[in-house]
Amino acid sequence: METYEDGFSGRKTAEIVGISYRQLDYWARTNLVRPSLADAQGSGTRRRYSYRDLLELKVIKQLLDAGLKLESVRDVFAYLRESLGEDVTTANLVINGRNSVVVASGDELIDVLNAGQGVFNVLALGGVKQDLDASIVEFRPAGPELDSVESASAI
Amino acid sequence: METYEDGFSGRKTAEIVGISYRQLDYWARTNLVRPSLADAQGSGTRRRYSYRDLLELKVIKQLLDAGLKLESVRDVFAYLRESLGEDVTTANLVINGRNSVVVASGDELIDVLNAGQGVFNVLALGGVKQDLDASIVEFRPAGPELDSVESASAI
DNA sequence: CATAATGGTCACGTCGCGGTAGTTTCATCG
DNA sequence: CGATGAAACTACCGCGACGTGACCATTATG
Repeated sequence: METYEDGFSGRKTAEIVGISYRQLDYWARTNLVRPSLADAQGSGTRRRYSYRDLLELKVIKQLLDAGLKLESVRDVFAYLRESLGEDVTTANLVINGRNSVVVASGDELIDVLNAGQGVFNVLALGGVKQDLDASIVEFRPAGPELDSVESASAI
Repeated sequence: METYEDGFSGRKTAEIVGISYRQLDYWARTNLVRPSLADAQGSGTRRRYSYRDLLELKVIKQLLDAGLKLESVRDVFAYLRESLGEDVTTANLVINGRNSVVVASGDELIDVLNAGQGVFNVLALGGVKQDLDASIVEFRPAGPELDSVESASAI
């Protein structure tokens, strides 16, 4: 019985998140998202990505799909990593132009939008988690393990 | 007395908008924003940008500053050009991931944000116009012509 | 031990510019 | 009215970021 306690392989991760394997590899080598369970130690070794890694990767993919530059995403994640993890279901990610990153929730969002100048990028993290969980189920290899996603998503 | 009825030169435009001349040139060549008063006809000829051109350029700059890819900006402007022009002061520009572009106003914005999935890029157009007008005054060459901005901003 | 997976490396292509030299035009001056 | 210099645009080269594909090296695993 295969749960995801030991994480996800590179290929699998790319498939679930919806990016190319080369992208995942490139991001790992350029230090954007490293597999937190097991990093590569040379040719032939295997990377193992945690559920939280997948969550980050999915956020990144959403931001890229929204048209953000990878460079900006790198900046964002310098700040985001601390804030992410709590309230992933309810929080909104608000990116204000240069380097500022705010995580608001609910109506707070509207105040922020009304107050500030420039462009805001708004991402509902709840949707990201839903997408991710759905993809994990969808790309499950064989027999339906009913608790696999739940156990994996225990951050 | 120099009004801006005959538009702005390339250098001046770049200065006012706050971008490099190379960027402006590149954007003109690659068909993102062409000077609508007079396009270049060969080496030595002059481009003349209208006030509306500056407005578009300023919007582009804001989007780039927010971390958007130039490629996405191109997609946006394919749709935006029709909608831009009315209600520049009150409208909000909402960019939803791939190719969808919506111009909402006021509280409509909140509904849109609550409804949809993914990332939204929100830009208040009023702020852009204010910035632009201020920059035009700031970079005025010599004597203060009080009505120059007003006459120019008559779209 | 055999072999399928996986990471490493290199070459290649595109995008978005920056730098610089060349060319044309415009304004001005003699 | 022709020369002259500044201003503006074009052409061309190059660079870094972001991948992609192919192929090789190595390892996990049955």
